[in-house]
Amino acid sequence: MKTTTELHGSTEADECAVRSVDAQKVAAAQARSLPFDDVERITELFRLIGEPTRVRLLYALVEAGEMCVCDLAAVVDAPETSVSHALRLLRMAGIVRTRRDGRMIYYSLTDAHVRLLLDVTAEHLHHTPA
Amino acid sequence: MKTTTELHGSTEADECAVRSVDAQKVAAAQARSLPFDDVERITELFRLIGEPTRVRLLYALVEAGEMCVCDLAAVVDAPETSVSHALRLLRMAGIVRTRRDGRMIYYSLTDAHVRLLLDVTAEHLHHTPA
DNA sequence: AGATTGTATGAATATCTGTTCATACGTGTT
DNA sequence: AACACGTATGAACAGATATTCATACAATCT
Repeated sequence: MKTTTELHGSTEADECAVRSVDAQKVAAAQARSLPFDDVERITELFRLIGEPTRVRLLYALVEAGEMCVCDLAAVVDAPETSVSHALRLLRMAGIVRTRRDGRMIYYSLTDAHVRLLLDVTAEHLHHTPA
Repeated sequence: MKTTTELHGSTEADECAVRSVDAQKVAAAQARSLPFDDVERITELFRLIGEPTRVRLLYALVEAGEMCVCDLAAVVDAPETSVSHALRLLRMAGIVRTRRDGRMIYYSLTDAHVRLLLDVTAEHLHHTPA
């Protein structure tokens, strides 16, 4: 988090005022910039997907549908505790949901948007060399 | 930086052998699981987008086209040094590219996939309550 | 009831990451 | 040539984060 602390050397009037080369473009981009809350939610979503274990969990759910924690752990070859922690983050972000059946808890994708995101990304990979 | 996704297997002979509830589903998911390199590239991409300054930079480039560092810094209201560092990561990942004109360096999106990703995400936000 | 199974959760730790400061680079200007 | 300008880069620090261990919970079984 960025705590705005204006404690720099000089208190002069706008000495570090934003000098823009193309003021028009800057104004246009600022006008269309994302609302604060949207930035937070978007970064939260991408940040969660941007980790190996979690993205593999999501892919597993995309491919095989709902699964319990221990099976997911088997698929991604990670300790169940680690998988449980990862799933908790995804659940709290609304990306996956749970269904309880006896002592098993089945995880599944909340909606199809994550799948679309992953597909778009796969497309991206195909068109850009490493 | 963790460049290689370590698998969590022990060197010992499967002492914590994976017990699966639905072996069929596990096998199916494993068979369709992403290649190792794909996981790395996908997580790298999402991880880079999953940060406030960078996602705002990308949105600015989507909305206003190519811009120099100082203008981008003005748009996202961040120090130019910080923006330069952020752009360097995006550039090294192939998400943005640079064009030099005199002492100015103009950044722009490499392809349209990032824009598509962001659009899909915006759609996702509209359909899921906070 | 106690034991076992599947999963969740809290804390500790080591690693990672973004920001900042200082400095260096390349380009144009005087 | 020196200088100014826009930007890049390296190092250091503070905050965040994934993993691990230990423990706790909830549901089934004996």
